[in-house]
Amino acid sequence: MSRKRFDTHNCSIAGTLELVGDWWTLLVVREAFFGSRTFTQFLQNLGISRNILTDRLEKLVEADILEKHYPKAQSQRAQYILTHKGKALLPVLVSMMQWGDQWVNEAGGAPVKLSDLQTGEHLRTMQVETENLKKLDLDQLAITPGPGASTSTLKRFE
Amino acid sequence: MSRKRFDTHNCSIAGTLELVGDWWTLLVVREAFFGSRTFTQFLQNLGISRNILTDRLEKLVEADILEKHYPKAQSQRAQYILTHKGKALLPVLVSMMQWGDQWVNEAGGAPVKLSDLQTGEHLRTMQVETENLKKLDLDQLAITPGPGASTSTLKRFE
DNA sequence: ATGTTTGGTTGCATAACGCAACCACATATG
DNA sequence: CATATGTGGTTGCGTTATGCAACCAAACAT
Repeated sequence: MSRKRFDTHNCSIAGTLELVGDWWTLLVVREAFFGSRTFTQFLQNLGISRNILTDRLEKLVEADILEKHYPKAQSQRAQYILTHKGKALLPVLVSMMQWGDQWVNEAGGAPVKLSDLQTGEHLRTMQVETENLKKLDLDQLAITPGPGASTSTLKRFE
Repeated sequence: MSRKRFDTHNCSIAGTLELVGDWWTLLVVREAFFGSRTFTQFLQNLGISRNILTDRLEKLVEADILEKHYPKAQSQRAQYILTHKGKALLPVLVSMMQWGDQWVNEAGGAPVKLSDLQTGEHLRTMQVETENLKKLDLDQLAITPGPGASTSTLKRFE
């Protein structure tokens, strides 16, 4: 049996995972954020198998998260560059990094630190909040159907 | 060959993915956020296979993201409840949901809407920013080794 | 007492992954 | 020019993960 698809779930989390939820995929995106561009750079920085990397790069290009560029016209040496859609994954990766810093790597401290390139200020911890900056925990959240809700989603959350 | 482990990467994103990066795992956590507690609730709301759900619930309990409770002492009918560590995944799921709303479900609109239970205010879009609320894009970010950096991480980012 | 729900386990078929070997093309070196 | 090295893959093979259906014991409902 083939792997089950997530894009039928009427849920944006499932839709996101359908694109980047594969094993290795988000780490390839992380590498792109860290500056990798060529096949060999991804290969060495990740320790991934070549065929898997080929597959993931292809799928990320197809998903419009990476773009395949050929810097020299006559050469087939490609570079993989983040698209606008790909760069928009930054909050996902940073919130994962902050969760990992706090709950996985608590002992040794954060392996990587992010800060403002200009001022050196460190990052604010990402949190769920209203536009008035009121922080919301899970039990303060109302979960209701949105404009794109299916009938089953409606039935569940109304 | 067995699946390659991510927890050797000296990266908190990889460490996070080692715990929740499996196929289905983050959707199980989403269901816990949406209120599912029993095996059958997860089963019906996700459309997941029973053996896979058994495996994921076990691993999430082992990772201290879910806790297995037995409401009635003499019964073995369990409930799976989010721990503090599990609830801390909220920013990860919300940033994924917002990315999916914007880039995957753009046409139909968001399937699910989150808001402040008390005031009804809707959520702020999650973004990477300094403590002064200055929004940072990828090219404004300095990526440097943290206190837990390995020698290879040091070499890469110094 | 009987049937139904719950929370699983087991077996089997298919898909995904990891590793090594191979290959064509491009570039560097002598 | 000849040879070596680097790049960006593809292919084959063995192992692991996933999906589905069937089965099952304990708990609960009638």
